[in-house]
Amino acid sequence: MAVHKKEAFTQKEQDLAAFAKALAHPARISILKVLALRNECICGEIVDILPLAQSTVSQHLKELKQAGLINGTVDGPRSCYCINWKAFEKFMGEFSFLFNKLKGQNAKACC
Amino acid sequence: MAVHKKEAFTQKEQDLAAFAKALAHPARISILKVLALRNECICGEIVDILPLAQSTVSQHLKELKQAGLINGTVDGPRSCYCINWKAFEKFMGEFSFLFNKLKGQNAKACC
DNA sequence: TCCTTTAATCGTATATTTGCGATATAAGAT
DNA sequence: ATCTTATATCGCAAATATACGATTAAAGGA
Repeated sequence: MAVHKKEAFTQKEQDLAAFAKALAHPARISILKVLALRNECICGEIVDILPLAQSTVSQHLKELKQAGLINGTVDGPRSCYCINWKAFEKFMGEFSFLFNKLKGQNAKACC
Repeated sequence: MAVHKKEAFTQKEQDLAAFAKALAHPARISILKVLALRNECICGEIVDILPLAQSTVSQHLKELKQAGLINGTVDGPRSCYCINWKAFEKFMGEFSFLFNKLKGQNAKACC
């Protein structure tokens, strides 16, 4: 039974969850770190660095791209990826807003 | 063919990914919002608010607790939950550190 | 003691994620 | 035209996640 009931939540909740999901795998965290460290965009270097098969890395890149966290352009026979800082900041900002604001209201936790 | 290769990444990458995973569902975002809004800890009120069955909510609470994002104490026949702000800040801080720092180094994206 | 309330856990069905090899695609080089 | 390189995509197997009803457990009240 059970199918996912994501639609039953607000759009903002779904968006934040989708952003978190894109970060919810160490391989994707690792990819973002690599992309951020090199100013120039990387393609298959990531495959050499990560302990995963080429097809798997490609899949993770696809997910990050679909989540809007990275941009990718085809450059001849290779692909160039880089972090979409704008989207990244937007989501980090929303998280901070949501929880810092709430935290400000409540001084302490009760348990 | 392996199955999850999470162990192949650094502990920090795994920790950040685990934190993100705990947030990677709208129901859990929603639960955190409810907990944050009420200073007093809530138990089954969450069940009334969320569009999910009691057992499902209980399961999401368990995941949040295992991730360390919330605390829970048994209070007679009911359970009291609240946000673990300390853990929350720790992870948010690490994310900000990682990506703000990296962003500071690189002025622009290339694609 | 028995009943009610509250919440955790079990069992189960289905959906999604993760990972890899194999194959397809696209463009430059020979 | 053919070969090589770099990536994306397909197909599949295994692991996880999501959801729910049923059951269990724990404590207060009748």
